[in-house]
Amino acid sequence: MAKRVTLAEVAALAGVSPITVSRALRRPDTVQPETRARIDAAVTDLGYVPDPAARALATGRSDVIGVLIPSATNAVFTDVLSGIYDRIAESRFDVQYGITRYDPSTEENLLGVFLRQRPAGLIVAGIDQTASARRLLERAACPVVQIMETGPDPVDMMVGFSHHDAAAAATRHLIAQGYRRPGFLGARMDPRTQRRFAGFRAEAERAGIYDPDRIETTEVPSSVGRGAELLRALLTRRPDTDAVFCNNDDLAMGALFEAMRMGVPVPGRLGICGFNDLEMMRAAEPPLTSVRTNRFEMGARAAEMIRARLEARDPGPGLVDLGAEVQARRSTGGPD
Amino acid sequence: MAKRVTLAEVAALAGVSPITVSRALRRPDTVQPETRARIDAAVTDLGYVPDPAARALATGRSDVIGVLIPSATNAVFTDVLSGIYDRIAESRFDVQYGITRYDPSTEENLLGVFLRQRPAGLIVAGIDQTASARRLLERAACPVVQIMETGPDPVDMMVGFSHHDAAAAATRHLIAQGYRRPGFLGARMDPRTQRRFAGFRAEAERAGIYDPDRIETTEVPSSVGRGAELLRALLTRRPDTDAVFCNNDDLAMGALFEAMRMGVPVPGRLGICGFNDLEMMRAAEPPLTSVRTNRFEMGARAAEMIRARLEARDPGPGLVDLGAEVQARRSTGGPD
DNA sequence: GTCTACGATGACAGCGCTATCATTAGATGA
DNA sequence: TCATCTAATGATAGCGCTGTCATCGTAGAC
Repeated sequence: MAKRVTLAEVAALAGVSPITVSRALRRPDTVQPETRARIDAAVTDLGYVPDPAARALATGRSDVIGVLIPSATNAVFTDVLSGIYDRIAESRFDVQYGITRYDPSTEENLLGVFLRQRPAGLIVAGIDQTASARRLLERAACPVVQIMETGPDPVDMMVGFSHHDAAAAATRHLIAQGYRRPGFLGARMDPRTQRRFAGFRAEAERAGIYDPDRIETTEVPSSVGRGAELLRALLTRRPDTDAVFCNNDDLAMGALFEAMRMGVPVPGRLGICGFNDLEMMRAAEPPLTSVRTNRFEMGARAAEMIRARLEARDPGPGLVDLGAEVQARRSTGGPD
Repeated sequence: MAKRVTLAEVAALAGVSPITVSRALRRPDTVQPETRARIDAAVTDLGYVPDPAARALATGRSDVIGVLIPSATNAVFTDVLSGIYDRIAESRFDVQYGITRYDPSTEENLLGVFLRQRPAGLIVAGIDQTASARRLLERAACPVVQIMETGPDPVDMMVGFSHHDAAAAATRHLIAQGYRRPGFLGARMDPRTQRRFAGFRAEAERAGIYDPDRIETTEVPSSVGRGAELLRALLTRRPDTDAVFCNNDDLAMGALFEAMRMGVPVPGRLGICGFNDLEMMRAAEPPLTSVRTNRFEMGARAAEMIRARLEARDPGPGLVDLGAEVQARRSTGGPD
């Protein structure tokens, strides 16, 4: 292991005191240009890199930005992570993440783990924290961004969209396309899923076509295979169902394959609409209608809001609604 | 922000010296049971949690396990991450990850970032580090595991499989199923992809049916849409191609959809084989043949090897080949 | 009963950095 | 010319923990 170069060694080489080196590194404008030049030379010479632990101990603050998400495999969250990472990568900050497995108490524990590191910032998915987790967040001495949703009372900052409204828009689309007996396919009914269902239901009721017997859900995590099973179950029970709003794209893809297996023409006898608009939806045959959510952007904005605060720049509005748009494709009789 | 509780306060409450508290926490067997009981009570009472930065500074070692992967969105790597996370989550360690974007020099930089934190362990994807990155890894004062591949000279430990052999097995499967004019679809020809291609080529040549004109590749990242484009290009140029080995499952899925669009029966006129065996492959219609790689297990094993070393347990063999199996399905004339 | 060995506990110093206050030198104005 | 102010730099004292050695008391050997 290459031995560690300390501030003191750099200082000795540059002929100044350690504290001046420290200043030259953190607030270059506070040291004379010539001094700074000598210090910079010494730093490069020795290959000095500051020790984050020592800095954290001395300042009582780390450069870690903690991210709490429910799942590391769900494409939805990985896109968000990419967005966060994209804006953090070339900064002095590091990302550390925790997976809550959709479990509020796990989330609370992980929050404790992060907090004890005195993070520079915190990004948490959703608005469904436990009461005590919420209290921890409110007391946290760092910027906090809730992502994935919008809601009335952010802990601090928030960037997301309304799952209810997005699902309602998708349902309106189905109705506009002439479908009158739409069903709902859902897996792992977490709070976000519930809100999407509520949006579907509200819109269907408004049109007077809501039928609770066309709701097919399961507690297990969603997957393409699950989508196939759910559609088969629904069509077996209610063969006249003419469209399905799937809670996410995996389910929609599975529904499409199952429709093929069952010989049910899409969109002719069955319309299919997904949620999230993953890349594969456009490439499917027929191309699948979905609701585009701006996941990368969501992560990127969250990271930027935190950086803005930490770097004392204007963070802009504390509550950003990124919206979501229905991408109508052939699976619901839309254009290609 | 809740004020921090220090070791000293716990010690005062328990009526012992700080160092004894420290010991009670780290090596409980070295303090008298009654003392330990008093200390434990004080810890719970005050809600004490150790400061990782102070510990890192004092010991010259952090509890961070650094993970370097090329992409955070590719399902392959997220599965590996899940495996790692699964085995690290309830330990005292934390995971921090860096995304190399398939770029060796980015990897080298990130390695520097990790190293300066004196990580407890390092997990890096692949064996294609730059020379100086490799040197850094060799000098690292912590366990290092290379994952995703096997190779002759591990930096330290290694767990993966042979991409060459896995692709060769898939190719043998195609040949065994009677396909005689197989093509290759590949995107982002990174080193792992190259090795898979080499495996395909070697096996095709052995059978005397290798045709360089049936190789369709692109530099851009892979996606379902790209798979569709690649298949269309290949079939346009060489319509008699009777099978495609796709470098990953996204491409295979895109190929399937494109075959549908073009009215090419699968597996009748075209066999399709993917790589990785993501969940959706089994659920497709027809179900798609793929090569199962043990990604979760790979991450889990890597994490375990590191923990074993750090906890002074037997880490087992330093080089683990997890293999890869062809999952024959209907898309290549296999069983369902 | 004395000596040794060992287990349990403690004192001290220091990890590498930065917050805070002090010091110095030069600039400014009366 | 001298007091006053400001910019640049430095000295000091920790941040909260652990490594290292010292100390104490007691069990066991003789």
